[in-house]
Amino acid sequence: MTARALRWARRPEERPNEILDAALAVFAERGYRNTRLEHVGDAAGVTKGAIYHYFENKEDLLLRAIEHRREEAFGRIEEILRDKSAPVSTRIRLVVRRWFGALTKERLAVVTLLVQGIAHEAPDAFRRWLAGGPMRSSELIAALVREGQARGEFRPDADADVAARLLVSGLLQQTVWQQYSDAVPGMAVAQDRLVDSALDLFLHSLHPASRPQRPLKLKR
Amino acid sequence: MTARALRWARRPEERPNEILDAALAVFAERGYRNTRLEHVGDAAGVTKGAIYHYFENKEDLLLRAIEHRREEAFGRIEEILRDKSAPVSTRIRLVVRRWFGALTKERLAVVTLLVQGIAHEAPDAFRRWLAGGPMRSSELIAALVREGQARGEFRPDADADVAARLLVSGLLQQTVWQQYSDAVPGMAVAQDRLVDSALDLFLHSLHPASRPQRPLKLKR
Amino acid sequence: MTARALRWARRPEERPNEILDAALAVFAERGYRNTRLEHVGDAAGVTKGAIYHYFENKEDLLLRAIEHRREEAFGRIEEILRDKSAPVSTRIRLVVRRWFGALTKERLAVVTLLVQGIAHEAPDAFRRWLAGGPMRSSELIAALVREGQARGEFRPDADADVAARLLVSGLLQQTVWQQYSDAVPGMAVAQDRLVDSALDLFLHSLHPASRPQRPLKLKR
Amino acid sequence: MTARALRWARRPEERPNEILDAALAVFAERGYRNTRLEHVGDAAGVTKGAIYHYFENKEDLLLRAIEHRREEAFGRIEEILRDKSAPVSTRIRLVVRRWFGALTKERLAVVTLLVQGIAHEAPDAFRRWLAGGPMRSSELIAALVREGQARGEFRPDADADVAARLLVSGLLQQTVWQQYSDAVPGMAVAQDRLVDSALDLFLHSLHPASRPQRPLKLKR
DNA sequence: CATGAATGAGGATTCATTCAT
DNA sequence: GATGAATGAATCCTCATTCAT
Repeated sequence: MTARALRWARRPEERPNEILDAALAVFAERGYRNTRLEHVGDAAGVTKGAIYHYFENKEDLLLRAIEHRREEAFGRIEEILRDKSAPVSTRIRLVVRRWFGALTKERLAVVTLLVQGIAHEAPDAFRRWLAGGPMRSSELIAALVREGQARGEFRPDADADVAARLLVSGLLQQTVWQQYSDAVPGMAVAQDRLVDSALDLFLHSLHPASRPQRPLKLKR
Repeated sequence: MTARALRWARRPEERPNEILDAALAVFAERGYRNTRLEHVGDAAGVTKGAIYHYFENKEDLLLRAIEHRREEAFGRIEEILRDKSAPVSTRIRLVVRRWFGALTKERLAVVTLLVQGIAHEAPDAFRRWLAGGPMRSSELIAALVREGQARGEFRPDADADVAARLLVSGLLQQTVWQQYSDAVPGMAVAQDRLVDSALDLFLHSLHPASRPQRPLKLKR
Repeated sequence: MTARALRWARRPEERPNEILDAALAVFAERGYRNTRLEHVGDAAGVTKGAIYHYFENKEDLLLRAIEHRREEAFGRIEEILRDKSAPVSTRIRLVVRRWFGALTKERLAVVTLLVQGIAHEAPDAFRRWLAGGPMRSSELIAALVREGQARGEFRPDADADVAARLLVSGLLQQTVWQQYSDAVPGMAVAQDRLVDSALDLFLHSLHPASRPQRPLKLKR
Repeated sequence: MTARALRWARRPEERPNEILDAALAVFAERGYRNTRLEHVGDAAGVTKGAIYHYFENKEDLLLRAIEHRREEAFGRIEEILRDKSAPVSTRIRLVVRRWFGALTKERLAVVTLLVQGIAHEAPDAFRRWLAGGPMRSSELIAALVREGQARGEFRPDADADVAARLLVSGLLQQTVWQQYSDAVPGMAVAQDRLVDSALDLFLHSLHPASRPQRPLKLKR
């Protein structure tokens, strides 16, 4: 009765967003393929049919759900970084903490969904995400690293691109895998420690004074 | 015909292994869910019915296919590392190059299959892999790092666990994503450069002389 | 907007007829089954919901749309034929030309809709049309033929019923099929030629002087 | 039990044809659109899944079902007609009787299916049938008429093309409609009478001695 | 009157699994 | 052992119809 009443309380303005949120949650929970539109409907408080009012089909729903969350990640980041007064290292800390520090359930959901389980089911969505998410992040950080190198803040011989990518993909992957820490003994690491240590290591690896044990040359 | 004839020439004892190899390749290529047993059969030169002689069902096939390839990765690694005469950094280089340096198609296939697309379809297999693959690797490297710290080869305040994990998961993720470099402009990085730069950065990040720009405290 | 405004300017009394016209056109264009009520609504400048104000359901809409157009065909025909001063052949020419000569788009639409695609979707409507359309036409022509036979204008041994039916159904079918003449090479025939030749042949076939080549056996 | 046993008695060689026969019957009975593959399966003694062993999809099934029956119609006809010793009228009688005389249930089914209800659901199949069925028949008869005209057996001013088409489409349409004779009073005509009278009228309409009542204006 | 959001039964298609041959 | 025909549960999507606004 109540459910019914609620169901019939139409909020056409809200619906699409409600559905997108629900879709993301359910997709992440069960996997894209294992999710029926009915599940999404249940989570959003509508029937599957209603979903087709707003979205072309299941894949369209996925695509939009991803885009729906994308802005947040890059939201004000890029303009914040325009302030070049602070040392590069500070800006890197800022960005990385913003991305990986306090992960809301929602963001974790998207990330999980995308790192796993989409590549084969919706290759287009996956590629688009790769380009617009991790790659974009990596490039942004790589640019910062290069700026630091130009300023003498970082050692000039470090591979900025690879450094940035490894940071991003390493953190991404770890963050996702943390969700399985219940099932894998010894895997759990607090997200704060993960991010702080990652930053510490990352900045160390670029430190100008640092001199590694004969890099690259005399490998046996 | 010829291919068929060749298959038929082989000893029946090979069958299961042929099927496992084929399964892994096809699963990785198309995704577990998108793979029909018929596809596996085709690739192995058998009909799908025959698969049921050797394996319970599709998931069993997956599980065994994963295990089938597991040994190789850790094969002689652990005994090699028992030789503690070489500096830790050298041993780390050795191990990392061994794991990520020259990836055979087969190993790339398993990795791809597992990093993507299995988590929701066969959660058990996924968790088992997480524990027996990446986690084990990370722990092995973390142990080396700790040994280096004890010897004074690495700075003692570095977070060995996180360092090891980020290295492993970062390289893993990048390696997998490289397969999409066609579709994502600017993503391509040669595997050699990836591994060499990763090692360079990793060892720099642990270098004892290194002193980062006042970590965590006076940011900005 | 403008179109909409125009629609809205019309008297609400027109609505049902507008909808009927639109329905017929769309049904004929896409087929009954492939037509969504939304399509009809679009064509009529209303929403599908509005259709339910005037019609019970989709089938009711179809039924009424057919009836809506029926009168025209028989409109003044029957009274015209009451004038028995003209020779029968003249009257036949008149009627046939009236029915099949200058087919408006609308009439062609109904005919197409009915000859094809309704029989299984709305059998009642189909049967009713068969009785009230082609059968009625055929009977009317058969009656003329019989009158001609009584007057000595036509040969008395011709099968008036079959003659009339074949004329009507042949012309009907050809007319409908002509719409596919683009796709079937060599099928195109101008409607005028079709009707004129049909009349020529029809009247020849009834001509009293005519004597066929001894029909196989001297039946009847 | 028996049904089960029968079902399991596989006759892989027979299956496709059994399915085609069943499909045709069911399609004609219920209409293409109203037929579920399950219905076809039931009629053929298999489950719907089995149909997909032999046919791509529902439309493919339709296409093949049509082709499956096509040969019969033209089977030996064309070679029979090569014997030019008999008068043209005799050959026309032969062909028409063959096509429309003794209609088997199967042939009636195809014809019904195609004349009605396919145009919008499977336009390709429909056009192909139009070209390969009625058009081909019409052209064959038109050729005979022209031969008759050349020989002086038929009047030279008759429109051979239109005559042939009207005969074919008229008979086709009538034959199909006869199936509704229960529902439409006065519509029933025995198939034999239909064909014989049609031939009688057709040949009369071409008779050289015949002189119609002032044919429209001296058209050539 | 009119709208259009929401419903939900219906139907084509896929594919892991079984099992007679 | 091996085959591949057959099964049938599972799932996406459509659209006539309802009804709150």
